[in-house]
Amino acid sequence: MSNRVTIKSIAQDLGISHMTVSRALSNHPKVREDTRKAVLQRAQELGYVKNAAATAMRGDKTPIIGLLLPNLVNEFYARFANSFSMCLEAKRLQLIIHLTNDDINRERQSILKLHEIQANAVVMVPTPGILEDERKYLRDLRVIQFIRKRELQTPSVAVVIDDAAAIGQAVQHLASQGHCQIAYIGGKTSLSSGDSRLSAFITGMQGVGLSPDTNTIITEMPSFSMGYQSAQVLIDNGHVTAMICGGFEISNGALNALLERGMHLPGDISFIGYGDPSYYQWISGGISTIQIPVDDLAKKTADLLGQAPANNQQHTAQQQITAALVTRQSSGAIAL
Amino acid sequence: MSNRVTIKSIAQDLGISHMTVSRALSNHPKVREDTRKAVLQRAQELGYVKNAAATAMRGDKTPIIGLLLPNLVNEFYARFANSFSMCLEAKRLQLIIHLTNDDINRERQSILKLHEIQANAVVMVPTPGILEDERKYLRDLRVIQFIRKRELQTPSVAVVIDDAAAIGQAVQHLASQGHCQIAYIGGKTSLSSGDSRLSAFITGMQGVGLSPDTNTIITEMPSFSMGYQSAQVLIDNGHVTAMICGGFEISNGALNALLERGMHLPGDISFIGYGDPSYYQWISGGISTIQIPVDDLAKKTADLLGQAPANNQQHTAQQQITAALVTRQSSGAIAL
DNA sequence: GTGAAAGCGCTAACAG
DNA sequence: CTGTTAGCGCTTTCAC
Repeated sequence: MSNRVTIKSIAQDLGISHMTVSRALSNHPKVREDTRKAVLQRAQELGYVKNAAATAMRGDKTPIIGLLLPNLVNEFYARFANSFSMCLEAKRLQLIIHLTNDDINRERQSILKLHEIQANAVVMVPTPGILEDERKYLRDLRVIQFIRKRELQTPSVAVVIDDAAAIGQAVQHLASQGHCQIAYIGGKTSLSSGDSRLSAFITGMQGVGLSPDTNTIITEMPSFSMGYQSAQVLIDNGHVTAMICGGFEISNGALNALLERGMHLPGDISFIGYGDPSYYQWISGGISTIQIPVDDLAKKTADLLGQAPANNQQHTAQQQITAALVTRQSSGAIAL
Repeated sequence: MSNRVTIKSIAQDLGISHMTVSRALSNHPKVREDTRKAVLQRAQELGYVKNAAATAMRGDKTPIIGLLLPNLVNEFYARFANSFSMCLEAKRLQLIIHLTNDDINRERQSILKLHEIQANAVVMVPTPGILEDERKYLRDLRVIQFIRKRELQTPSVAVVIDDAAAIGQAVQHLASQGHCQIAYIGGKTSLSSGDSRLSAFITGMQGVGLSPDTNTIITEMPSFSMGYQSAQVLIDNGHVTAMICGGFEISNGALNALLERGMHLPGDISFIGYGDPSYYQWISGGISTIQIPVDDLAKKTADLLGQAPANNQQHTAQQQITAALVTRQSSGAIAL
């Protein structure tokens, strides 16, 4: 269309070969200084920008990193994207975000798209489910999983949260205040994260001499509305005095249900959430929660991008980020 | 590197010309049915994905839309990105997000990057400031501004918020409860948004017979910390009974300052924020605020992408989104 | 219906 | 130090 400035047009303009221009622009040593200067100046004047497509076509890596998230509405994901984007910028990489809504078909579509533009790598929260033809789509695409981890046929790295200790502490903390009816809402156990968090909860309960009650443990596809509904069910069934959430969306959903009913925390029920959105400190005098250091997570993830995927690494190598329990008002003792 | 599947490799595999493969894959009419079927199946089997770089190099538009936001930490921007991403997906476009942190140099860098990859268009919250060589960087790039509007030398469309009425109502609402010391914190007036919101505030004050007090009006580069500090200054100076914020970040910052001091809203001071993060309803019995329909904003913005940039349009055409005042507890009457 | 050639912008490899 | 050639994957144009 409009006459883009290319190395050829600059070359013609200067009456030299386009190769010389190319070399000058890419700091090749074998260019006479004045030639280089002339080229650089003319390029500057004309507003030359290198065509990434041409570079990509030669097989070079694209400066694009794909990020697949369930959504950006949850503050945890938004903060991750924010931090991650900053890390990438330092590495001169560009971030493409696709929202999966935890739907595997959308995940598939997104990966296909990223493939088309030859994304350098994809960082993803894997959606629940299995893709038959996944291997085909993931080929030639570096994959970093985070939060959750799915078995892939492609070698991949995972950055996961080590929250077992924090969840155990949450149970202990509640038990020490006299709670013995502690409910748990978490992701379905077919998710790696759902599985490990539930285990941590159960282990924690047993550790303080409480027997986990299957009636007050709910694990389903994690989402805001799942948390919302589960919390209502638990309350309606009565006799639950405390509640621990094992998921970002779940936590917000459950909290919403409680607040919407005008419940007082911890007056009516003790609550420990998951993730630490900025506003948890301002609600109900402070919401206790399991806090994930999102900036660390982003940084560690970004650092993995720098490394070449070692062939001798585990089929699925893991990085851990440690979560911590933050206690505020919402997890106090219940009124009798 | 690894053997990507291309039309040529498929062609060779099938013993036909790559042109036939190309035609078959792009639904060209002049291909024998069985040929097409064979090609389609083989492509399917091998996991062929079209190379976007090759397409782009031929001058076709890239399916990439750039989005330049100050950050993703503010829930408003995160929600916009979320909605916008969903709209784009429906149009089979991909979203690249760059965070500017309201720094014009980062904006410049981002646009350059988007240029390199031949982004189809860029949607941006323009940062404060002016770029001398902006024209050069924006050439060949469709621009949609939103929230704020900068005069560009390139024709561009803007989607802005019509919040004058809502701000006027906010003043009225406070005045009707007996407030006469109403402070205002907003963006600097060199920003189009800062300018228009301040005007609306002043007009509103005059409308209810109050004279705006320059000591209780603060306009600066908008940010969380600016809102945070400004609120503290206003409180320390005393005699302010109500506060209106004119910006997303400012609102959160100011609110944080108030809550951190343990102030009661509206007991100690009446407060009306800007934007409506999900949690405003849960804090202090509900934070009154000026609400912007973010989904509408995203949708309207995405719709603009479909339209070819009409040449006969205004140099900077405008779309308006109307804001509304939402009153909750925080804007009640002050205790005397 | 199908194929061969050319060219988008760039750089590696080989001439000078 | 500089220039020429070739080819990345694709589609448009022109043959057959």
